[in-house]
Amino acid sequence: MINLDLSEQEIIRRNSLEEIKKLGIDPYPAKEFKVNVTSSEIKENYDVAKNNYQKVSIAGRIMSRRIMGSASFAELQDDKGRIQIYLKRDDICPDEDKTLYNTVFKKLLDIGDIIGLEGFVFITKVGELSIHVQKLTILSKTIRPLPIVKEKNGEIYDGFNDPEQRYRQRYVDLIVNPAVKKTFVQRTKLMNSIREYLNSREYLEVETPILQPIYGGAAARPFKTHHNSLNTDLYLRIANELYLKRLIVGGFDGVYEFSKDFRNEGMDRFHNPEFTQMELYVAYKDYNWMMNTVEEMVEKIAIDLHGTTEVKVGENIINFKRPWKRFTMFEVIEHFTGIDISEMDEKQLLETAEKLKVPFDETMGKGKLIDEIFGETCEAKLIQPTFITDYPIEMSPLAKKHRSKDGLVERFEAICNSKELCNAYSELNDPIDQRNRFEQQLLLGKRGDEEAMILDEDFLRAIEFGMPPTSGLGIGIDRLAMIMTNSNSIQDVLFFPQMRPEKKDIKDSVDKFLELGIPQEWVSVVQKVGFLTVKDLKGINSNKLHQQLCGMNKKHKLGLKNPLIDEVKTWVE
RNA sequence: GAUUCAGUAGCUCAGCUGGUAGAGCACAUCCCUUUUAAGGAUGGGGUCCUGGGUUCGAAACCCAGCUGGAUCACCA
Repeated sequence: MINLDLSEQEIIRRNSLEEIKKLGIDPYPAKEFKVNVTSSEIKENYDVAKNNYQKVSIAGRIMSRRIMGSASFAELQDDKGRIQIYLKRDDICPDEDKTLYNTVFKKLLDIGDIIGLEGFVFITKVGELSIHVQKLTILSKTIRPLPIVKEKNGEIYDGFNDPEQRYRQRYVDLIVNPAVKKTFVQRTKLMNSIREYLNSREYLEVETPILQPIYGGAAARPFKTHHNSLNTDLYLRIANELYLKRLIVGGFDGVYEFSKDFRNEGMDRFHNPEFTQMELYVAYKDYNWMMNTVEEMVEKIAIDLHGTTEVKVGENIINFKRPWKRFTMFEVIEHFTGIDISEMDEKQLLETAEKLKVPFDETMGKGKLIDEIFGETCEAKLIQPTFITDYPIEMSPLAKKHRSKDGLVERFEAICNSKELCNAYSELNDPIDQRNRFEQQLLLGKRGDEEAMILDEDFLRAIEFGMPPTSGLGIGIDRLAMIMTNSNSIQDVLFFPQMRPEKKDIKDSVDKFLELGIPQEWVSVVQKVGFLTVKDLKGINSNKLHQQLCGMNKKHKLGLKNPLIDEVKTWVE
């Protein structure tokens, strides 16, 4: 029976699948298929003079076909790229029986099917590197048609571009858009580059809880969940800072973690509810040392990924070569506005904000005002990597007071392409001061600041045992990946960015329709014309339904016996 | 959350001032022994996102909703 939910092409492919089985071929074989080469290896190393690659075994997906009678060309795509294959009927079917070529390859296989090949590499008359196929094995039959993207001289035809489909069906995106795959390979290289750098300095990669009874380490709203057997609420971590510092207390001198963090906030091209940070804590260091480390590490990443410190991002070329520019927050504001705010009190800052047309409200304290002025007047202008140092204390409850400047903390951010790339401090290790700072946060929380930090007694207990002077860093991996891969949106550097769940139509089971007296063969037709549940049928116009059903029967040549109007009437009562 | 744009065949997209739904690729059938996004001929394929409204008549106009994009606000 025809399934009305499938497109014509899907039905044809399902039929082909059955035909393949009827020929005694398993379309989903269990046996290992031994691959001894990839498309890119052949492209790089094949040499006509050497006559190498004369016994290759390769597997991948059919991406295009050009059938020319008893010979055919097709493109095979494996993990590393595409290569042309050449099939000749009498080579893959040396005996009398030509079914494998005439029927299986020409009729029953489709674009998207996964096959294994054995053969030899040669160059066609037209000069295209190809594999002459001697043996063909079906490894997996596809029953959905793939979008066909064509490309010539770098120009894309019929591209698969719709962002919604690309993100929801990333597997399709990866198959048909090779640049997407490259971006994700680069992302992994980036993380490996960081690992290499940190491991070579013998810092320990660790794992800390994602489910936390008290969230902390950043200013953000969390996701809340519940543990049943403990009967307690838990939060998905917004940062792992407080746990890594506990490990420093415990005696590790350098620890880091690639940490998936979760923040229950808005989404846009720079924000996904879950994102990755790399946090690093090193004992006996300060934020000056950390600045040098960040420079060195990010410069290495650029070189590992691009072979140079220069990276093209949008319209700009960003150069990660050391040393980067350094400004204190007061200096950079003066640099871009000509106004020195370093000695101003709250009233003067309010006036300055007004003068610079920086939006503000009465609840903002001194620190928040300075931060706002910086954000409005400077951030957009900082394209090349730049360190901004020495932040107001109010904004940084986990950072150590500045060694010489009152009201400031030893903190820096690196700004690049107008966005924060990382955030680091000389960590606060004075337990009394830390308790006071938490208490100030509690006051903010009571005033309605949803992002204020909450007091973590266990963390305080830990540093009361003594934490060495430590420098800590948090670096946004997604943001860094966007820059390093020239991606315009965070969704382009996450395999599966968060999307609203796809809505599925709720259908009643066939049984429920049978209970109404609807014959089995008509149930899917009734659903196809729009009545997915038996409730939908209640009290509708039976004449109209009857006409719709008979119409479908005729249109789709279902070959069913039309029901009588009176029968239909009983279904809708 | 606000503003704005979009949703038509498996994919990419046309569709004028409201008058029977179109193209290319893909698919099917036939022909063809080396093609380079594209060999030739023929053919099938549609809940025009959903639901209301206006109208003799809606893919198009109006209203509401769904989904996505862009910009803005919060956040990294």
